[in-house]
Amino acid sequence: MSIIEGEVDKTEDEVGRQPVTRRGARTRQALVAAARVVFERDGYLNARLTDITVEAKCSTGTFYTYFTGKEEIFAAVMEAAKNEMLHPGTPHVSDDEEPGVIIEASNRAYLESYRRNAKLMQLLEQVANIDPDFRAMRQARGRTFVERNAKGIEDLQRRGLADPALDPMMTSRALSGMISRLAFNAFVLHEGEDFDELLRTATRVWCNALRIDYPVDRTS
Amino acid sequence: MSIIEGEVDKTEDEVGRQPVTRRGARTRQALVAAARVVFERDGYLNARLTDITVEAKCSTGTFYTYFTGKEEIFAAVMEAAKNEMLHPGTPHVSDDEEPGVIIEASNRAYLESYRRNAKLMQLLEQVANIDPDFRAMRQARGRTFVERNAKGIEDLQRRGLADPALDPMMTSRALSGMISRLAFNAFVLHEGEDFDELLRTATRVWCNALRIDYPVDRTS
Amino acid sequence: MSIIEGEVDKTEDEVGRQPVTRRGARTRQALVAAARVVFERDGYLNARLTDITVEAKCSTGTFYTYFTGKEEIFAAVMEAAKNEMLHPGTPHVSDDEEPGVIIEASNRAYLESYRRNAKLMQLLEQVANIDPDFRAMRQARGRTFVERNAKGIEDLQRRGLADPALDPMMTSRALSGMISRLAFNAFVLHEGEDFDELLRTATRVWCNALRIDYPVDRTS
Amino acid sequence: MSIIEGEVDKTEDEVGRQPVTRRGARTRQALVAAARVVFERDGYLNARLTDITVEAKCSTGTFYTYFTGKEEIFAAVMEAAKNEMLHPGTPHVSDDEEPGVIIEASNRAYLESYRRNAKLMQLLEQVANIDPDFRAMRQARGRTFVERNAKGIEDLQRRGLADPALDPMMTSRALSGMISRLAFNAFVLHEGEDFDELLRTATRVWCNALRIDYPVDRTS
DNA sequence: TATGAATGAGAATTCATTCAT
DNA sequence: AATGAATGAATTCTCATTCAT
Repeated sequence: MSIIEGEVDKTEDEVGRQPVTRRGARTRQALVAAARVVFERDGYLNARLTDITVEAKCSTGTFYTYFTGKEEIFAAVMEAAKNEMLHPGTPHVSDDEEPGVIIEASNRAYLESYRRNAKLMQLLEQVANIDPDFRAMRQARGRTFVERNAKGIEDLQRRGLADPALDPMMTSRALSGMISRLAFNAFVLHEGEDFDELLRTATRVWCNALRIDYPVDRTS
Repeated sequence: MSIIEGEVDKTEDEVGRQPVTRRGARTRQALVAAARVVFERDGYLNARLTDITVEAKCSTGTFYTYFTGKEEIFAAVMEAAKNEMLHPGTPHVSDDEEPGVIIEASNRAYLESYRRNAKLMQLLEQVANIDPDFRAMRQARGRTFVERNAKGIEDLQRRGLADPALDPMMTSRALSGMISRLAFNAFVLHEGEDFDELLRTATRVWCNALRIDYPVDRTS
Repeated sequence: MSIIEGEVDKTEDEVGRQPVTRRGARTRQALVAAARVVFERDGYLNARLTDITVEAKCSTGTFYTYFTGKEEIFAAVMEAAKNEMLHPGTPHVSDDEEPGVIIEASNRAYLESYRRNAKLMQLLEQVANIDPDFRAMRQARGRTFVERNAKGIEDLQRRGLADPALDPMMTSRALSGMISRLAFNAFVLHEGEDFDELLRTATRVWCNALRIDYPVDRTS
Repeated sequence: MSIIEGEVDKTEDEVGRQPVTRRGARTRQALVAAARVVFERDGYLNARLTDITVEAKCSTGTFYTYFTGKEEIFAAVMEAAKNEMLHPGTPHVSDDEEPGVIIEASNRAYLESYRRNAKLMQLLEQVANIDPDFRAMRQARGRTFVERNAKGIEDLQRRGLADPALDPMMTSRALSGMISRLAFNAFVLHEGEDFDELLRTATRVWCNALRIDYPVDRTS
């Protein structure tokens, strides 16, 4: 049972109006790509719709053929990025493996994914703190993540491998929050960016917290 | 040696222009108080300067007598709130106490302070994700907090009470981040708000992580 | 070789954003025309952008589609007026003509042009004394004019028709300045407005100054 | 009879409210001095009343004890500067001197005075192109100057020393304008700043224009 | 579909002037 | 006389959104 990570959201809500013609599809895609560039460059708030259309090499009017506004195209950007963000090369670790090994693999996958998409994560953070809809979206993602990890913890407890005194959900909130915060600090704020050290500490803290035996000498 | 919390910043940078007369001082204070109300009610972005002056019962012009804009008055609000935010009744726990007890006291103090100032913390989060200056400010605060806890961890390691395999700084980043994230989730997002459960889990995870012996039956 | 006047600047620096469609061109032109009306009526400083858009029968926003502000549209007004200001019917006087005749023709052309565009010249004077960019522009125009006349003077000296003791550049500065000042006084300040008297004196002083023989009885 | 220059205005219109006490006199003077500094530094338009009071080290309110606004204090500045501007060391040249000598002396006096007060002259130019009252003032000064020179020219004509075909007033306008324009170009715009060359050419042009015999070899 | 011009509500900001102390 | 806080009218500028072509 994989702890920490996996796909979070399988619904393929196509955001905004879908194009009919092939030409339309190309235009829409250009807009989404342009929006990502602009958002990452200027931030959500500073990004003007015209910046996006300029970057996409189309007119202002065309924008409204596919999207109703900034929020919607931002949602489309996130939607488009979901796949690359959440299939972090999915750790191919056998479930029979030692817990510590699985946890490390999960952490590595998470951190690598975060690092790859740091700009986008920062953006999501920005927008979630501004817009209730995206706050809900982020929370939903987080919840799925937390619940999955809670299940993993519960499982370990059932198998007698983890501290039974811990509340699985709350502990999952704590540890999942810990790893996402570490990632944010490292890859967005550039505070403590040493990847190996990061992974080692994260994994060790996680294992210690659950009272899982984690071989000292093992490093990434 | 107290882990987790304490004053973070003693510098009293007076933000904005300081009034000379008593009357001026009253007006300035009214503005800061009004700004806090408006910011907490409407959020940083939606808050209009006129909302603030209306709330403070003064004219637009007066605003500019003391502040150069929204950013500056926000800084003033944060400055004014600093004291109540960072003296969380400072846990008066003897240093001779067991580590677990100290950690719990620290965590309780932190969480209580966060809960009391949740709206402001949310605001700071919002603004820090938008404005580089406030991002820097938040980071500075965080760093102080992390360093303090890192010292605590190091101390415990030196005394043979904590897992020596952990890097103190990185571990502190992980655990400090964990607690602040838990607080954010609980008091801002209202996810896992049960205070006692929160405190118990946080403290247990913290202790486990450091491999400190923590009495199972002990609860808040 | 024609003294005093001619085209001054052939560069067609398009000022502000150029429209793409015909409709846009019409709007832009309406704005420039309106601006000229408003500037001439109210002066540069009193002219409000809204006055201009009202006069042009378009919205405020439209103004900013084509210009970044008052300065820019003023530059556009000057640019648009350049042609009518600097082709004062270009005196078609044979170069073989007596110097005095050429000078008179040049002076007449200059004064007529100035009179026709007095309001605009006043405006330029106003703005040049306020804004360094326009100061530079006026100076550049003036320099071209002065240099042209300096060449004319040098030519006359070479041909033995003008006082060789005069420094051509400085003399040109003096005489060119004289005529422009006379024009300003006459047509802007309405001091000494008698056109014929103006032309006669200007021409005679110019000729005397260069020690060119100028027939006493000849009048305009 | 001295051509070109002399005092222009003897009226001692005290501008603004006159102080009663000695302390008041000091304050008023400080304000005028400060205003000159600020005007010369920032220009008339950019100068804010508070800049002036700050420079004068007094409060905003005090300003209104002595002046009704920017215009009035500007008038006071000009008034205070009048003396130093118009007694250019008054050329002590005997009236029996050759005309050319007198003219040169007058020109020198004018140019030196202008150079000394260039910043102020620029200011006056600026303001005169903006404010009708100051336009009138500058015109009045100019007129006095022109009339004085016209008398000088007439005198020379009567004595058979100057070209009788010239209209004295118009010629004076031309030549007086010429010298003031040269001075403006040289000392404000820094175009043709060589003082000696300036003086030589101005004087020679002036003499030639009037057909006064002017010794070629004579230089400043 | 695509274009790009037109719109206008809305917010920030300035600074001369007044006035209570 | 001096102070400096308070005032608020006035204007600029932005940009999401609409719409005629």
